[in-house]
Amino acid sequence: MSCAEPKRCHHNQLVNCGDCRLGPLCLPIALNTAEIDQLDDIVKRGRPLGKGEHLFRQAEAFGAVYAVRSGSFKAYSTSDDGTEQVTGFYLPGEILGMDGISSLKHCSSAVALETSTVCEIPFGRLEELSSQLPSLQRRFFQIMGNEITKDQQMLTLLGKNSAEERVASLLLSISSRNHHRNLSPTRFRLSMSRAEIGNYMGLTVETVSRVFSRLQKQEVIGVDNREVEILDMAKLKSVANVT
Amino acid sequence: MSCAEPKRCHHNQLVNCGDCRLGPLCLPIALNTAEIDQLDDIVKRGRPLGKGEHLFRQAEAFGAVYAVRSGSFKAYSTSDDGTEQVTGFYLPGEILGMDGISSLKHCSSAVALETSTVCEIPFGRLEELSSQLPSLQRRFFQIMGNEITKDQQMLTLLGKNSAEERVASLLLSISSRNHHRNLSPTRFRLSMSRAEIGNYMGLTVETVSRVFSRLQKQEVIGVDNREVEILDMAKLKSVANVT
DNA sequence: CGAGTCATTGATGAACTTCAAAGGGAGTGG
DNA sequence: CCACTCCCTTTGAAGTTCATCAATGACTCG
Repeated sequence: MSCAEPKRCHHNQLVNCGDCRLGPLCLPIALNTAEIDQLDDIVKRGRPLGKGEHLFRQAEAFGAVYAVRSGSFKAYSTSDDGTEQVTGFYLPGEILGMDGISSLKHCSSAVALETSTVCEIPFGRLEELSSQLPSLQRRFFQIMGNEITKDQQMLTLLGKNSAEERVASLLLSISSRNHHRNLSPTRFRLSMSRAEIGNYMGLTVETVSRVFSRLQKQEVIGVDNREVEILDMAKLKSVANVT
Repeated sequence: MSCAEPKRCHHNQLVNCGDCRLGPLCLPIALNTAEIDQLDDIVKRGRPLGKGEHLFRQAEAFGAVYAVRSGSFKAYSTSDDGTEQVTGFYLPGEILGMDGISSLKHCSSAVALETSTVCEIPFGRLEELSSQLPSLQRRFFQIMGNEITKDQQMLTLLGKNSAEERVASLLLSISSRNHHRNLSPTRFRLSMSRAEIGNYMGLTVETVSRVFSRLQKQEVIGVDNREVEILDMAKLKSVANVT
């Protein structure tokens, strides 16, 4: 993708928080113009990361949280025995890196699943600014609360639900997050592999693949490699066990 | 338990944050004496809750977080179809109720597993005070970060680990939390039922019971109903797959 | 003391994993 | 630009673990 039209390019480093089309999804919600400018001052916009590049690694010192501007990331933690557990996928407008807040060390790693850009928000300065701007403090509490709620929903999913329910839930989650970003909720490209989906959902690659095949045979979804189309949203929701 | 000795009774409502023996585990960490007094002013100490009484219920308006002072709580969420998922157990010194911060509605319920007391911390006033006391703001960010980290470790456990690993991990978690509170890390009474453990760990009652029996037969633990003794800590850790 | 909940144990079966093999796609280097 | 390679994906067959069903025993609390 070329960046001939800076204003519209997703990887453009120059757009500030006030102009960012992700603003309504990201940290600035509920801030007024002056407050957004203050937030903007502490945000660092980095160069794009290529697929496979790390944003941070487990055990590194924690210094900042990151807002995804374009692309997508996978967060995962590595156990002593070397096995990995995917703890989340992050799409544009979402905040990652909060795992390091408690111990000041990251307890997970984050890697780009495709060419991606982020806004880096140094945590120390975010804390300072939060003290001065109650709406920013509230917003950040809210974002952390969201992460907690999301993780607890994942616990329910992993504890109780079948393979089909898990995979269907993931597709619905991505669909809904795309919808919020004004992208198609029914057609999208998965930036993660079957193995990564399986790891995240507590399943093997083979099981994920089989679920995809079954859902396709039932004409609930259409799948072509990583391209997914949701053909029957109602049925997909019933498979996922949500209303 | 009678409260003839108010200073030492766990259910005593009069002890303030500065004198509370749980202080070093709870919110006040990292606050100085004057700051603790300010925190103390917003904390409400309630009457004891009996076993089975709810602290808050799913879908209720969120107004406060709670620090456990004595006893223990179970947090759980209920799906549309009526099934419940336990999302956590909370012991003295731990904070619960943060699930409501993002949407201002509780998305889980909390029930006392035995006679228990809590300190209620109205969230609005906590936010205000956090703006004024950077160390309190930092501490609360840290507590929320802890909750995130804990939930993500649970995700790994549910996604990858066998029944034995899950149950062993829970026992080790309780052991270590008891240890921090200067209680025996090797002998304790479980305040939750096998069904609640199973629900939390994504297992059935029967499986939990069988794991307990197997661990007892291998002389890793001793179990008499809800009384547990860890006989071989090293072996329990190896069963749980931790170092 | 009795009723009901909670815990244990056994037998059976289903869901998912593991092992195995072969068929695409994307990217690279000749 | 094509061919090669590697990784990702799909599909099949066999094996495990845990859930389900069922029955009995133990504890707790009115």
